[in-house]
Amino acid sequence: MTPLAPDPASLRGLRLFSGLDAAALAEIVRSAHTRRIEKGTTIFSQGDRATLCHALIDGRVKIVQTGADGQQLVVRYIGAGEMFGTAAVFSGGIYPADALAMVDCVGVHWTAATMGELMERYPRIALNALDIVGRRLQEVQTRLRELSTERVERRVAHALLRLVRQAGRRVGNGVEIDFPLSRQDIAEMTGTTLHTVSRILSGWEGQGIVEGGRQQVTIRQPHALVAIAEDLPKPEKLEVAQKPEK
Amino acid sequence: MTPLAPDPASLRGLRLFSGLDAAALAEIVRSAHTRRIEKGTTIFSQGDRATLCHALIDGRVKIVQTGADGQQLVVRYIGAGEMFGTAAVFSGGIYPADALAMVDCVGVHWTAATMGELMERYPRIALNALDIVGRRLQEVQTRLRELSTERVERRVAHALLRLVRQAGRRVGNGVEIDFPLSRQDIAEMTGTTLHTVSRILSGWEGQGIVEGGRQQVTIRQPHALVAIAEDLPKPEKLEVAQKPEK
DNA sequence: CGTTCCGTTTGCGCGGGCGCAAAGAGACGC
DNA sequence: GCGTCTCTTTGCGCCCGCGCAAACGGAACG
Repeated sequence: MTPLAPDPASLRGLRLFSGLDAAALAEIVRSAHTRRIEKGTTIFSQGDRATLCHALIDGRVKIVQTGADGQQLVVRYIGAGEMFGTAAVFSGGIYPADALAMVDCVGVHWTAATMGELMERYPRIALNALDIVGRRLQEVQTRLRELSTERVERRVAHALLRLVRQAGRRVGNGVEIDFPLSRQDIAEMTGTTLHTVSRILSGWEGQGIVEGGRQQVTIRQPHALVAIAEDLPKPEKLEVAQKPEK
Repeated sequence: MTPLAPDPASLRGLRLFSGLDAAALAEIVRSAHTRRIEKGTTIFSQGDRATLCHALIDGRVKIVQTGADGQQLVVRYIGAGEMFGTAAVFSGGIYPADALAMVDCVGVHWTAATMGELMERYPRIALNALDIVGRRLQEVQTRLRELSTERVERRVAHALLRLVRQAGRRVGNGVEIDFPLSRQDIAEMTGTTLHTVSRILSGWEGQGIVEGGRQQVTIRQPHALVAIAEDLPKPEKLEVAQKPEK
């Protein structure tokens, strides 16, 4: 295995380069820099000049925004095949958040200048980037609406479902999030405190919906979580007589 | 005046087309469709197929996202010279929100196919679009953090300051928001209720910071609002003796 | 000029979830 | 094996801000 040599196959998988011909891909591969990134590394920091476009070949990266008085927001988790820090390069030139390697990663990057040239030469890349950034915008807007209008419990359910979708791994008794995820992290994704998250997960664990661990969550009944997220009228598991609905 | 004929001058002002030569601009103008939009008109609806890229020449448009059970979020207000609905065209093809004309407007639009061709031909347009969408992404992420970590009062202050920046008009006794803006609208921008917004504004009015009216807000002391937004230790106006700081 | 309607203000009571505090429980190093 | 450190759980009390309800007031319309 040659993790430090740019691998055309893994780059071909990036949405940013979909629809390009072999010649273009070859050029892209030539101009890419690949490197291992150790767990815990800060890949870039909020406020830095955005000089590099990053993509993740393997691992998991957390994007965190910090406010003036230290409050933190988990903007998103990046998985294999996703770009990060690229939007900043082309709008403002300052990274708006920190990027942290949650596990050992393999990353690849291009300089801003190189990527700019590539986009000028292959407009398709710019269009792909627009697609990707546009989707993230929609996703963040949806989170904004959830945060505005939903209670904490529903927001946590939504957040977990989103994580399952993008980082879920089937295991014997359900689906687990495949990277270390603390209660604090979940709190920073949903705009609440780790205490409240802990209470909610404990509650769900009592109902057999999830199973918690240290920096670990396994979802045993995804459908029950969906019901909570969508605020459906509880499936009523093995309960005593129905309580009169108010 | 010829409001219904595409006006090269006003299109030249659009950030989307900055950096293009005269020939390109001419082509862009030729392919544009201009129209008047009456106050109250729904320009597009959430869920519609995104077939048009819009820009606003004059007026004010509200972008509103609606949740499953009717909860609404004001995503942003569009002013003259801004694009809207364009990100959706290139990512997913479905408008993620409604666009409403708050006042009589003059708008211009291109079909998705036309804009796609323009971007292929003039990559600069795609890069400009990436810039614009990236900045909006950053702005929305910042709002997300504010909503996660700040109290209602600070959020309302931030929202008003943002409005002043993009739609403020100097008047005798301060700066006013130059389009009809209800308490409900402010509530939907900040994730609270119109009641709470009304209470907060009443409080500020008592301190002479703002002046309210029907669908109207005037900021008399922007600096005081900044102090609230940044959570600074109150300038202490004409008060009795200092209360002991806790 | 009166009526209607819509946006706004204000009071009151409650409750979700935060703040604080302390204990429990794995993981890790020596 | 033991101590330490970090993450997690849980209890308790309080307060911000919501829900509900009612009244107010200006604008628009006939």
